[in-house]
Amino acid sequence: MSLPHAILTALLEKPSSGLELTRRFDKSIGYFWSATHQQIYRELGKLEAEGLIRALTAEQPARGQKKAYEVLPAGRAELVRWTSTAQDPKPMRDALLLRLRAAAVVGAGGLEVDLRRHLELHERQLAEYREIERRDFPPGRDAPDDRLRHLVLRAGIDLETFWTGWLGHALAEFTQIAESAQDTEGAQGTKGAQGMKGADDARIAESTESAENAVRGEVAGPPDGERAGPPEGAAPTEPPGPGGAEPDGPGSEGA
Amino acid sequence: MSLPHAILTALLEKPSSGLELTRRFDKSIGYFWSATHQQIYRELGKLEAEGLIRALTAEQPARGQKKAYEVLPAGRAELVRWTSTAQDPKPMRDALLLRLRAAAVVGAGGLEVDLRRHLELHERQLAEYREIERRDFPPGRDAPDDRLRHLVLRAGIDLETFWTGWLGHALAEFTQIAESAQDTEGAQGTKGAQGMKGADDARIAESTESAENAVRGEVAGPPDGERAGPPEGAAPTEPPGPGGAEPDGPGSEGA
DNA sequence: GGACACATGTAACTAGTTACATGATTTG
DNA sequence: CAAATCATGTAACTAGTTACATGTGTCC
Repeated sequence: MSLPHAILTALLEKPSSGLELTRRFDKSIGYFWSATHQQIYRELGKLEAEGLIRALTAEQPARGQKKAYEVLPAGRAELVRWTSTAQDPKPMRDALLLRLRAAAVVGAGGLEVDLRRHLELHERQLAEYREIERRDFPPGRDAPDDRLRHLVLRAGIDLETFWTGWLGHALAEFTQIAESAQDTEGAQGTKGAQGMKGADDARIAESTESAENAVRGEVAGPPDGERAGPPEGAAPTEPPGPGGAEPDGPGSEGA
Repeated sequence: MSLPHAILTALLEKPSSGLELTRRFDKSIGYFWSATHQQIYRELGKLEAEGLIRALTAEQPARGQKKAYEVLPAGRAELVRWTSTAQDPKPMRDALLLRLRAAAVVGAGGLEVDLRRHLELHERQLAEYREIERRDFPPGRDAPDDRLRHLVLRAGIDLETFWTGWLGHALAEFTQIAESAQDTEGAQGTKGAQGMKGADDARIAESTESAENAVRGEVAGPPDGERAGPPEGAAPTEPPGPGGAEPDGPGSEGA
């Protein structure tokens, strides 16, 4: 339940229409709380109905007409209440890390390219943040609200710094893996988590292949469309090894 | 569309029942892709219907009966496809940063306590990750899949390091702000949201307050500029100061 | 008067959350 | 055999996404 409060904050900073808000959610506030224009219009409606904000423009509810909102005292009170209410951090969901983990199981083919792309995106974002800091927070600006806003910007900068650093490290690792795969080419399947014995050559083939850095996207079957029934005789991937001493943690599997 | 792939990955690492998966999503995979048991059961049903996984247990579809699943070749293929498909990073949503930004507008009352709580949570998580690293990734483990899993763990560690560092910094900043507020106390008794004198004055009172709390003590800074909230007598309908000199970025507002 | 940017909105969908229902197995 | 716990599931809801509809003002 944060979107309404994001909007209240934005409107307190500057009364705006839906589209103006949308634009501001593309930068600024949107850097840590994104929202589409549909979400915003819907929420503006609710907030108005609840009496937390009100439309400024007298009365011209025509469709293509601009309609600005401002925050009412009740809205401000609600924002104060929300801000000082304890909230648990939401459990994180990061698809890139998930993909990396999947890659540890099925092979890393093709992932490297996207890793590089992400690195570039984060580098660009970081540069943008730094530029904003240079421009908007010169030394000396230290009124409490400036400090708080600067703190938020610092979080953005530090986060992007983390990502660029980590992605750089990851790419270096990928290169090393590819190299060592070259060294031991054809010798082994390089699979660790559980003892895999024969049973599924496709998997070994894939793992080996990806270790060799072969990039390909069309190994896969139909992504959507109708999947005809389960391949009847198809042997499932191998059963877990009896000595399944699995590691634990975000990078591995708990026992 | 990552949940099914998270489940496929988990099942490849080890065939499991719904509840087992749920438990593993509380740690391990759940550290970067969380899911509730309801999500998991629903998704298992879909995946089975699509022929990507299948139930291991012959046939006992009774209600309280355990039911393990394994991944079929089609499921593995789909995971490979997904892993090597480019995906844009999802725009972030962090409620804590949003609250901080709101605090810059309505006052920071009560936020500090929760900041401290979050710091503790992140410290605990960081310690857990480090322990996992010590236990599961001793030097020498460098098969490709170990390296990839370690990489994911490193991301977790670095992320938590970022948070603890940033939260520490934020709390220090809060202390400073509080101190400088002490200095100027007596000049004005209003504090936080209670400063509301009436609907129309509430906003001004608060903005003014925070501007008057400007720090000028220990940190060698020039006297703060006269950037305050809306100037005298502004009604809530009035946009902020004429200069429109609002900063921009995640920590501030674009003009 | 057509193209286009501006501005607001509807509808349908997907993903995630919360609350609760129900049967099976263990254990005191 | 009652209670606790294991295990699977249903239902209703909230939040976020995607696609498209419709009107207004401007500029050429």
